[in-house]
Amino acid sequence: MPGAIQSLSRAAAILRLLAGGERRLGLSEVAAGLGLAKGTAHGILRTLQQEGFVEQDPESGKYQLGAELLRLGQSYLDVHELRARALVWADDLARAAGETVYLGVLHQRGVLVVHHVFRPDDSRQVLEVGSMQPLHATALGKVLLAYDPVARGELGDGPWEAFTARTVTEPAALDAQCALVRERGWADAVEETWEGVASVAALIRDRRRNPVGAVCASGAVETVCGPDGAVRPSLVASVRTAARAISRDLGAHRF
Amino acid sequence: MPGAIQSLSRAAAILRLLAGGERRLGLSEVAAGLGLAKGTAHGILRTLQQEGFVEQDPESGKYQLGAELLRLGQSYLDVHELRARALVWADDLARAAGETVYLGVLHQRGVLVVHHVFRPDDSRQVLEVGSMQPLHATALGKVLLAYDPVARGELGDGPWEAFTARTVTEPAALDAQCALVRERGWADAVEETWEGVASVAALIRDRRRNPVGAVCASGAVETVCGPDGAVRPSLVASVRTAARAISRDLGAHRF
DNA sequence: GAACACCGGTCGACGATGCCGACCGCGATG
DNA sequence: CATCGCGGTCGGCATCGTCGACCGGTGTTC
Repeated sequence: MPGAIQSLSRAAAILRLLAGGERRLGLSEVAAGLGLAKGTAHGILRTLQQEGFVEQDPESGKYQLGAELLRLGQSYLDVHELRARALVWADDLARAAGETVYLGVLHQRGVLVVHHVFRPDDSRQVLEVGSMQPLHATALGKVLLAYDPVARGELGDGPWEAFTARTVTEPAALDAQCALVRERGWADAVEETWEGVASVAALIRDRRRNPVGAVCASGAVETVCGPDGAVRPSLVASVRTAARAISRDLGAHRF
Repeated sequence: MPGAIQSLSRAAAILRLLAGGERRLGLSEVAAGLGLAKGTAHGILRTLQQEGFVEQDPESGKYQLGAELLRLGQSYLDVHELRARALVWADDLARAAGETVYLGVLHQRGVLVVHHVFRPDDSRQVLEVGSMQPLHATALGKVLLAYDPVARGELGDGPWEAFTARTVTEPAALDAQCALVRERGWADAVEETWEGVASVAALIRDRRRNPVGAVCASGAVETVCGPDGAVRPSLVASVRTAARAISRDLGAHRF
């Protein structure tokens, strides 16, 4: 594979830099952050600004991400076949399970949430479409890891960040869990990401039976798990059924 | 202003092209669509793919937008100051008015929705954050046009697309409406975009009193308008109060 | 208040770099 | 089985992006 276009890679790095830092960044900060000459960084920023990918605060002269990215991100969702097919099934699952439903795909070293159905009660909830979740500490992530050796390889050997006392941080434990996931056909994560929150996830395959994403039902431990502390079998069944339905919708007819 | 970086502008054009066409596009289609040599288009696409801005269907070899755009779009929302300040006010407005609330900013030749609060009932609704609305046929758009001569200039002389029988399509009529908006301090759009839907919008200013966006309450004609066919004054008051509150939050202290 | 440091932005020369069009292998198609 | 069109590659040429010095304004410090 021949090399990449230098200016484009640099522009992408600038966008990621702006996305990472919480606040706006000045020209010099951007240039220093990527080891570029100021003139070079300025040329790229100027072009990104013209295209709407970056905006400049006229007062301070600092840069931040631009609106065009939001528009293109929405277009990404519009074209996304998995998401389109899964919309109705995710809705059904949320209603049947009475829990929040996420649809996630592998992206870089995490899970990107491409769809989110609120738990069907009136509690205040924020939409998490477009946000990333860790691979090692969520049900979505463990499902995707279990069926994607490449992603597992890229994740390295840890130890990974512990979000709660129950987060899996060691490679041996994670690989054991992944083996279990493959054996059972579903993954759970009980208080591994947030205290009090438990999730169940199952894999979605496309027409060539390749893994393309995962569905997940998530909610309070008290409702997701039974009195024995294990995930309620009926919830597992609902999630697996939804995953199968979406896979079939994508063309994976044979099981 | 010196010229833009060629490869970057071309990459942006490719992304817009992919966002516009509903389906995936092949390399040759992309090259032809922008008048580029195939090799050139391929180099840009390859780089965009490495950076995650574009994905390639391994089966057909066709290209579509990539997941990184969704992630960056979300980051745009995270940093967006107007949106952050407006979140709580928009929520209050939706509850008080009992209608859907939109928050929009000017982008290119339309209104980009940066926040959306569902009407507080249990009806099925789809999130429209990231979508675009026409300037000439929505309350949000007319508010932004009324206070931004540049945007009005860029819109040209019409006639614009008619979405319903009541859509304003002629420049004279639109300019008259804009004058009215400036005089009253708010805009309405009754069945100008969709049959049966009416909206009220008011302007949001930043600390230098420059227009930066608009809030809008939108719902069925029967609930938004009174028996005389005009928008209910109490709803207008709620929207204007919300707009003032957000503006004040942004630092526009003096009125 | 003057010297200073630092900012965003510009400029022009140099040469690395991205552009182009011919070419390749493959799969679909008749 | 020949043909067409596809995505992808390659190498030479000159264009285009890069770099570091430089400018004017602003806020800071002593």
